[in-house]
Amino acid sequence: MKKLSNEFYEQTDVVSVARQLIGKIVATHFDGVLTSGRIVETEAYVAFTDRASHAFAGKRTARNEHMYATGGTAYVYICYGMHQMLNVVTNANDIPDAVLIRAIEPLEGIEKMLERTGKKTSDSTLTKGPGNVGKAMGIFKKHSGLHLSEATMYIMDDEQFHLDPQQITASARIGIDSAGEDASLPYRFFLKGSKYVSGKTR
DNA sequence: CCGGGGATTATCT
DNA sequence: GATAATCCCCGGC
Repeated sequence: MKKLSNEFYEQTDVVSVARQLIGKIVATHFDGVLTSGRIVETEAYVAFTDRASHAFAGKRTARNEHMYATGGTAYVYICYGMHQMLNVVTNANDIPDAVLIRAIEPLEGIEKMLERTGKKTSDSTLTKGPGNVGKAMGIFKKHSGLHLSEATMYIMDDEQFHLDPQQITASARIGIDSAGEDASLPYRFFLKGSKYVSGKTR
């Protein structure tokens, strides 16, 4: 397995990157413990024009500063005062495109994920939904700004994992009702049949 | 199985 | 002071 290249992250179509990230492996290596999982659900947030994005109309604050960093940077923010949400920044410097990682299928370090989440058994809720992904992987706002080619947090291409494009479904994004018309854009992607996908699975 | 509401606090107005 | 790219539990079918 190989880490994704800067060229991958710097692609100019964030919606396409969101689709391509399905099936990739995200990993963290914090405090000497490796945890990883396969990405099964993503959402694209498009720079400048997307009312659902924190960077709509070029809004730039201390919170979303890392959205403006170069492709491959992690943008982590806190939602509802308690959930750590992991995003992959794409495109060039100063273009705030980002992909939210909404769900993964846990692979390595499941014991550590159970410890972090306080769950007793590994069921589909362990890494279903963006808040749970951050919690299980040990990701916090302090990790925002790290580049996903670092030793501690990265995304890899699993060449052994072949998926048919037909296995990926597109739908409207979740939890962004206040985004008006943009709420219905088909910018959410998920792996058909995965029990780890949050929300509607069709 | 499904819908409603509370939790909890960083962030922005 | 209001809001939020969510989650969990509970009660009612």
